[in-house]
Amino acid sequence: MRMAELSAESGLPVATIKFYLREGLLPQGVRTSATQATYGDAHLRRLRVIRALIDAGVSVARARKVLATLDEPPDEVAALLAEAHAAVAPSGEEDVPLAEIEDLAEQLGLQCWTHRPERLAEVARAMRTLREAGFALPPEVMRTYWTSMRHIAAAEIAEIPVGDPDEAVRYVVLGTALVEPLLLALRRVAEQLATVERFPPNP
Amino acid sequence: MRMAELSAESGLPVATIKFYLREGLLPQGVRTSATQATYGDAHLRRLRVIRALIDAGVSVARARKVLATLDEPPDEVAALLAEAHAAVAPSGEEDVPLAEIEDLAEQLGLQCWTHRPERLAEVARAMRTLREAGFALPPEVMRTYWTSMRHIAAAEIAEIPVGDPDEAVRYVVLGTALVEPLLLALRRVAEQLATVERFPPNP
DNA sequence: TTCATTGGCTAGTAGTACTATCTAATCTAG
DNA sequence: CTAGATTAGATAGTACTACTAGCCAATGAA
Repeated sequence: MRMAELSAESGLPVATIKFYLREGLLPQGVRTSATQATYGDAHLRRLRVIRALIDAGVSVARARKVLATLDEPPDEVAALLAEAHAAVAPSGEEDVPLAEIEDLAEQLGLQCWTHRPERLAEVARAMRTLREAGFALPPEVMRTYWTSMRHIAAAEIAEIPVGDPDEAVRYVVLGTALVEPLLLALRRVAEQLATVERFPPNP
Repeated sequence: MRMAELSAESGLPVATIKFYLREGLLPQGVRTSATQATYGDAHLRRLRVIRALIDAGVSVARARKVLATLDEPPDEVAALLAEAHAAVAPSGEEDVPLAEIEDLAEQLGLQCWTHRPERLAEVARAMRTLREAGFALPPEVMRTYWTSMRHIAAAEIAEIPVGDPDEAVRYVVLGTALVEPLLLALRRVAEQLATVERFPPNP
């Protein structure tokens, strides 16, 4: 496939594809001469992944990290997940006091949180933001959040395909980045449903 | 409170506060003369909410809508929630074919989805993005997403305070916008936990 | 041979969230 | 009552992001 074709197939302007090439999101094609290269199906698939990431709100810089993880995955699943998380998660600038993290770990019933506190720190930051806005999160709701997320995580991790490592990497990395908008959208639908149940509309 | 004080108390530069004033995120202070105005605690609290929204990833334009909902809430809870959702949700440009939405509604077991299809369309878009990236979401996982989100929504809606309308508005509007990062962060912690359970690290 | 295509380069654009400066009016302290 | 500080309001500038557009020389296909 040549550039014009790749552009037509993917629906993206040539200039944009060149941009992704420059930014290292899309690997170079196979050079056939000084001013010519060909691209394969892998490039087309990659472009679709790039668009999916960017449409999902991932920045170009983070998308590059996600794709790097996809290309050179660590062999331990936990490390793979951690890399995917680090690539997608917002990296908070100010750090969270240890005491706050310890409190949180206790609240969630975690013992061995010490080996990777970044994700927990992110939870703490989100809760601080809530507090600073003057929003009191009912403890009951917080408990539901946590148990629901444990359910979700259990289901997700249980479905990691074990046969094909490539498939597993894809599942973990894309599942991390692309499922977030889906979950939030489902929450909104569920909230509207629960609302009309609790507060039936006037006739 | 004068501008300098408001700036000191909130920790925000004067220029930034003036920007929020211009953008209509922060209401004007009480004018005492042609070049002087005073601000109250309400302004300080509002600034905290603005920062929380913006830190949570809400754009200035969307924050303005959220705050407008906070200031002039509709009296029906369902309408309030819908406005809050519309303010924070990504508004997809391309629309989703009706057939796709109908399929989805059936899959989720919804009957009366017709009166407000926007949120459902958002779910459909998220799923399409997933599909286009070549990510096959296991049906079992999708089911878990949905049941978990219904649990979450039930807990959230059940805790809407009924006594004080102001508190209810605050709870719904801020809960919509500010809880999202918390949920995603909790999911990441839960995923790491589930992973070390299913794939114990090598010794 | 002739003309369209392309890689590689550089520069420009639109949008977002501030940030800085200026002016003239006012307020405050001495 | 005056000198210096403060401030509203306006305008312009900045840094960053995600493209977008143009050019040029080398190539490839007719």
